[in-house]
Amino acid sequence: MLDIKFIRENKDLIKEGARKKHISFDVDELLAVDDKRRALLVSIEAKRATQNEYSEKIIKADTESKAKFVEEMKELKTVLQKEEEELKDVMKSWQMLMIHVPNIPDISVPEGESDVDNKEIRTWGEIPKLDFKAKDHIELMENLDMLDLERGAKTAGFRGYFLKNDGALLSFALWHFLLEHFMKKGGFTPMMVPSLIKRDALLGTGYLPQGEEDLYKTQDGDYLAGTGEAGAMAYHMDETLDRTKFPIKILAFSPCFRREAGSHGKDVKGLYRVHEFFKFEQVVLCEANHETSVALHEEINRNAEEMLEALKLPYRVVVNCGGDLGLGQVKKYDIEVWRPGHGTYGETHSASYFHDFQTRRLNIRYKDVDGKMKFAHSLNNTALAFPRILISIVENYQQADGTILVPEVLHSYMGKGVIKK
RNA sequence: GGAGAGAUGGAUGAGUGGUUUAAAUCAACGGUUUACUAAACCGUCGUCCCUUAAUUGGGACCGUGGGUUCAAAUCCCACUCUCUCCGCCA
Repeated sequence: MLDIKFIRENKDLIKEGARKKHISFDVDELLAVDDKRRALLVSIEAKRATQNEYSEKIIKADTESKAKFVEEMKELKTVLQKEEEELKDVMKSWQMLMIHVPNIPDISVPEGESDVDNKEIRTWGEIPKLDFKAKDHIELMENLDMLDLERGAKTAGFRGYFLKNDGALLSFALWHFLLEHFMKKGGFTPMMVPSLIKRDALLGTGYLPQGEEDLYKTQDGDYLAGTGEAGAMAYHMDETLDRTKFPIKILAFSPCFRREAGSHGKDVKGLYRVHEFFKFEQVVLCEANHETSVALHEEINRNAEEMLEALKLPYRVVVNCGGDLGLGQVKKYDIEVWRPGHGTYGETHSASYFHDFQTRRLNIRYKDVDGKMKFAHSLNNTALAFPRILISIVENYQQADGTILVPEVLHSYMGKGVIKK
């Protein structure tokens, strides 16, 4: 959500932002509703002032004028009530429009319609040249009894999976490694956050109302979050934060659930796109300052790159184009890791910053040096997502004989250097 | 699942229909005094919205949402959350 005053004064910026994001939004309609809202507000508040004035008069008046005043106030009340009803309706459409106002993308965001227009900004590592035909992760993992998709489908349905033996151990090894890496780095509060959460948390982070289709919902009206970001951000909902504690960095672990509505027929095989997975997510809150947001955005993206470099996985970073940005995102980097079995890069990380778009919705504020209340800035990035990251590991570390080498940094956690039958 | 109690500003806590524009105390901040510190004294001390040249004027907010009334923190209804006890339970 953006500040209505800002929207009023920067109508053209909003229009231009929506165009760049390929989101259709009618600013003029919002401003017309806002004019109505303000006019009603002024009128209602003037009537309430009169009411307050008469309230005092009535106490002091004699019986005769008292009856007269009460009569006058009865009349005023009918008009007031009518206007209040009207305002209620206006507020409904006002709020509906307000949560659909897209945040303005950064100048450095490239033009484009979808992910094919994203721009590569750097690559790291060498794409391995194998002297044998690369297998994909499904074949590799099933051969080594690390993965069971058939029983996954039997038990959990479409996109279901079991990780077993070294598949499970490799995941746990990665969790350990990641935790140790981030704790050594310092500054992050490790958290296990709820995935079964209330609507407010998802509305506040910007996943609702647009993402309704992609979310699982319970019979109690709660939702299953698609990312730990929602729970981690909602942690500070309706709070006034201590500015001296900034930046607040959270390393959130949670199960994640996605219906993948609209992705039917896409990545239908294997572990790339599943309904249920686990993710470590970096979530950051900082002071309301563009430069600070930008610096932290680079930092949390770098954190993810460090993990991949430690695992010696070739990757590239792309800056997402306007059409591939969410409603609230100002700028986004995706990290994509090489997958020899597919011969392509596959997205594993997504780092974005929002300015105060999320914190305004979640009401997360702090008192500035000069005593003014401000909405904090927020950012987030994947730390590591499972089982998706396993794809790149097993495919990059595969050997001609079908065995898989264990990345060196994981040896101590796995208790072995090679996965074989 | 059952029974009961409760929710007021940063904290404690008064307030059961109209001089409450939410008392008081503590904390915090500024000042006076002091060689310094403390004490004492004086002052400031919420958030949001509309409006204004303005720190101008007005309005809203006592868990949330409705209702009654000329007038609601106060009365009525629903809900949420917290606490205590019982039951069930990884």
